[in-house]
Amino acid sequence: MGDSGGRGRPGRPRRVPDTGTLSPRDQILDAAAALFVAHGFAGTSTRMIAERVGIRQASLYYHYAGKDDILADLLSSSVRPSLDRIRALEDRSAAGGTIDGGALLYAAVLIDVRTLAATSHNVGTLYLLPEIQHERFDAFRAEREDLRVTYDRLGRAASRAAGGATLGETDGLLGDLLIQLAETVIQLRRTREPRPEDAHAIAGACLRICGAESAIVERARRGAIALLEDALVN
Amino acid sequence: MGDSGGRGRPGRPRRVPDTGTLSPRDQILDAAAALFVAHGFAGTSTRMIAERVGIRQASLYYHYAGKDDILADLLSSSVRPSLDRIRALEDRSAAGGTIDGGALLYAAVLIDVRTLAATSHNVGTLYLLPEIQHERFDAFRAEREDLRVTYDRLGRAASRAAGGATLGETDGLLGDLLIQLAETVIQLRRTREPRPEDAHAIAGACLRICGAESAIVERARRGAIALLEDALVN
DNA sequence: ATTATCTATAGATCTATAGATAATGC
DNA sequence: ATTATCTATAGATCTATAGATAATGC
Repeated sequence: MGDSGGRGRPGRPRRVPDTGTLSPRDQILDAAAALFVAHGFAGTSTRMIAERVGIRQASLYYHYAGKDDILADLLSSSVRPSLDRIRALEDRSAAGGTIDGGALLYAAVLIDVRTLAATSHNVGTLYLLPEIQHERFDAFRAEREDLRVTYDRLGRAASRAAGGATLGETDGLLGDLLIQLAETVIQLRRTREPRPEDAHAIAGACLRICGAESAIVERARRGAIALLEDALVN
Repeated sequence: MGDSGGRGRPGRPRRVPDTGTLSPRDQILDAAAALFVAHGFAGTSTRMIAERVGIRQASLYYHYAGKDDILADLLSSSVRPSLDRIRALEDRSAAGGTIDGGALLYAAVLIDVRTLAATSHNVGTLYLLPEIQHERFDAFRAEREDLRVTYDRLGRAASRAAGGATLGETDGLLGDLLIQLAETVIQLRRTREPRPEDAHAIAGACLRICGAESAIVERARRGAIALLEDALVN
């Protein structure tokens, strides 16, 4: 997916020639991401997006039927990658015999935090836009709910591994707390560049709210690193 | 502040008579809060606000110079109350001899979570609007930064009380994590009504990421309840 | 006279569509 | 001929101001 319309295809040339290497669609996505993050969805006009891309406002409609299709496209490529990688990790470790539940959660958080830390324009902030509450985007919200449920499951397993229920376990609250902690990195990016140790600090915090003490957190950390290296190889 | 223009004052009557008890300004704030939360700032028009209040769009400008003054007003009455109560608690317990650092943090989180849980229309979501990043609202962001610094200080104290540094303590990250955890209640309110035990679960999670183990969390819980009851009396 | 509303509207957007045009590819 | 852009614009907003008006208070 992505760069399918190559450079140099037919079509009337732009007034300001296209230098970059991205497909027009990807140029639009990138411009829109930066603007939606800075000004919100409703606060970003199609003209602003077009100007940033270097085309005329009306030309957007050749690529997208409307502004919300652009947002939908951005959202659909945001949660999915983390979720897939975490699920793959879960499956693999289930297949390869029992694994430390703490290590699995720790690894999942590392994946999620690093993904969020690496997105261009801090695209994770889009999760916070009020517009995504509306029906038009419930496909996205369903994916996010998937992630929450996954976190809840991993958190319970880690909690068991750490030895005992620690939260009142009022329904899915643990999932909410874990996803919320992982997303601290989104807020962090608003004030400074995240560092590698931030991901570990956050993952450690996640283990702790599952009731793990220092020694268990440290074991989970080592286990997670091994898991992730293993994932790279296979 | 608030209801200063009473009912029954002069002025041309509204087309649809004003039944409620709130001042016009408070009616506007309430309507705007609900709409900003649902549709965002840019996604809410002055006409929508006026319609909800039951006045004409232009009549808003008798009370507010512009749309962003309404948002500024809403924001200024949102962080301040929590922050003041937490600071007061801190001062009082500093004056009244040494107190369990964990209990203080636990109490602060309870205050913050309960305040957020009680706001009408889940006004805490306004913190998430992209517009507040802009200069116009840096008074608000400064208050929020105050809260973060306060959490960081309380968190470090709790961490010391719990016996030892647990996070890498990469600068102010602990403050970010704690404020983020407290604000889980904002997300929670999007799906269900918060329950009293949610505040305790969140406060407990905050203690845990400061390195507290179950016994210390439990002690902090009891201490916090005593502190808050004490605050009611004095 | 004072106040809080109203009506009316100017001027600036903004989204989306229609239709023209400047390239390449065959 | 096909494609990706362009120009032009309709129609629907939206914010904010000007000035009128319907109450109460003195």
